[in-house]
Amino acid sequence: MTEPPERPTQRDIARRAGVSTATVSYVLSGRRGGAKPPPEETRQRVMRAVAEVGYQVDHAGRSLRRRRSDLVALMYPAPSSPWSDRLAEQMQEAAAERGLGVVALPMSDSAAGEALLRVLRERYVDGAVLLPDCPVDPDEIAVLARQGLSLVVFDDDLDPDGFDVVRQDRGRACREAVEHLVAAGHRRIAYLGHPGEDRWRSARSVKLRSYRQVLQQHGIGAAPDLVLPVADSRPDAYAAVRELLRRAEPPTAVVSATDRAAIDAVWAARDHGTAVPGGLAVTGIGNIPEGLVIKPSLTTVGAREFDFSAQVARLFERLDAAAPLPGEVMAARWELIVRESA
Amino acid sequence: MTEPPERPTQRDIARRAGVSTATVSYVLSGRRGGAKPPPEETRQRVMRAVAEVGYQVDHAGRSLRRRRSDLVALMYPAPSSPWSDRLAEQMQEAAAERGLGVVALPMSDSAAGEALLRVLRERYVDGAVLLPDCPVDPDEIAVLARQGLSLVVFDDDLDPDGFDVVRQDRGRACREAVEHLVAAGHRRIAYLGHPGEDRWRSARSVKLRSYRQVLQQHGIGAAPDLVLPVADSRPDAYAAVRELLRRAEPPTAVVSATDRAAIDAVWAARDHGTAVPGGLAVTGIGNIPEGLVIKPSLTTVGAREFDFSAQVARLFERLDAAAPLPGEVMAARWELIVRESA
DNA sequence: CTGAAAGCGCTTACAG
DNA sequence: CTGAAAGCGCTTACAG
Repeated sequence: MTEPPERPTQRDIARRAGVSTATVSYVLSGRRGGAKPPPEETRQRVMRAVAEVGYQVDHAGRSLRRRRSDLVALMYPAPSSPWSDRLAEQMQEAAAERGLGVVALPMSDSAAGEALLRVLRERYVDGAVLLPDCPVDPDEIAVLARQGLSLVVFDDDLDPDGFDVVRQDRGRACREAVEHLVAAGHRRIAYLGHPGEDRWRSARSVKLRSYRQVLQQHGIGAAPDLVLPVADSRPDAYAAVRELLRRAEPPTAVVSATDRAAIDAVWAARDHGTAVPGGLAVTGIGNIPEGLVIKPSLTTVGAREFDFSAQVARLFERLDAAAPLPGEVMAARWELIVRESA
Repeated sequence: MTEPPERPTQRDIARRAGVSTATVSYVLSGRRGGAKPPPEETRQRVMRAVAEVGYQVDHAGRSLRRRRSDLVALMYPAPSSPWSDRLAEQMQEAAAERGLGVVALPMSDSAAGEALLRVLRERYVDGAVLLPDCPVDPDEIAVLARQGLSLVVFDDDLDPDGFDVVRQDRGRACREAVEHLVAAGHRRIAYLGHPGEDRWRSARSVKLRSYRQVLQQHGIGAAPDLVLPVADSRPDAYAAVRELLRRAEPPTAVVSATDRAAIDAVWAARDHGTAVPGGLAVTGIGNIPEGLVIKPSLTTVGAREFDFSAQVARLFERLDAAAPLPGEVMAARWELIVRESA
């Protein structure tokens, strides 16, 4: 027989230590308004009881009373990337200094993604950073902020409104990349995109739109058979580029919505005997560290600094603020980073 | 002036709709014991009030009363991988069907990792899956399970004890990989490991120990300068292998603790003009999908099926169980997967 | 210095 | 069919 699981409460500790629950709470939290903390002898008795029964504070009780969860979230579009990993790490370091926890919310496009919004709506967390391309309704963001959730949102369209907005200017940077290819004389330019990208709301499909826009400006018809939804799968990207190169009229350049797929494009070209950039120019989007490793190194678009400390600091500033802070615009501009592959 | 953020409560809704908070709760939860739900007219009034003020249930209140958080966690060692992403996705799908949420807890090795344990200890979540190599004290796992947390733990050493254990038998599989290289005649075998791996508790350092053990069994002295802590960084792995190949006596084979670093070893060899596997045999550990894409395809060690549905199903079975379930052992064996690179 | 008591927002057995 | 009331575990202003 497994005995029914029992979590001891502060009442159990109080009984055991012969004190009130108030004293238990004071000892455990180390808080006591302005007053002096309980004397050492009492403290010892309480701590002994805590150790004996293995007491752990109950989050639900504490957070109901304190009106805060001491937890922050990082929401990002799945799959994870070196950038989301890096941000998670920096958030954890800053949070740990304050005794807070961090949870990651990888959003997939399915109904399951919608379920994750509950974590913000129902106040499992006190604040969150939203990386670009999370499928979240902008109106909802403002509502969440108005209800007191601390929010730092990466978005190029949204205006701050009780939450902070980090501008990356991704559209300009992506267009620069395509311009770079056109300026080099390329006319048959393929695009490796996210599956379903052309059905996404405007801000999320910025990469595909940038591609189309620049081609159109230069009077280059965007051949539909050069747009392939393979950027989220390395095997698919590799296979797609091999297929492109076997065509009668292969493209001379590729823009990929992800650096990962761009790297596979480089390998596909190499394995096909096509020189990069001579036979096929390749540009990625995202600037992941791996792009520096390959030969030729990857031309891409993204932030230069692998660092989110300003944004993380701002989140905690917002969390610490006594009164709600007005929304602020921060810059973390994407740039065209020309290396060897294009 | 930003007005102080206010979240409406069920009392506000009740007042507005002219009903009791009990009725509000019944309408919102759709529950009513065995009894009939409130009539349509009442329901409408409540729902209108909910919409008007943008009411969202408060997690702390609900979970304190219900004694459950309706949230489960996935804990895994940072950085994320295709496997952790896949598991997160499968957990989210299964959780969404039940109206539960999923949070990811990427554990880094720092103090920040320790802070994440609070999420389990203080009952932010009802259950969790722990992927291998999370730096969590085994004793603590049993304590958490005894307090009613539903736990499915990937571990080759731990015995089930109120939680389920998934056995991968990673040691055997890793030794097979090294044996495979020795059998092919290799004697100078380098190892790309995790930084700090030789200071980890036994179960976590299984890869390094497997490498050393097999070499020793065959009387091959493991040269310390062939063990490099670069497996978690693609740029570092690439640079390290280039350096290895420039040595007077370069290794003829490489075992990497991660497939990612193994793939970079392959590129480093190619870029150095060394044939793989002819000049340098390369074996990874982990079996990520990318290993199928490269040329030559990657010989590695890992689970064959990119699927966690059995483990996810077990977690939810445990969550749904009326009485605590005894611990069970599940198998998800790692295997040596011989492809082209070794 | 310590404890009794109120109350955070919710759910639910129970009385009416 | 509906509502008053208790109580989940905690914290904290307040009285003693």
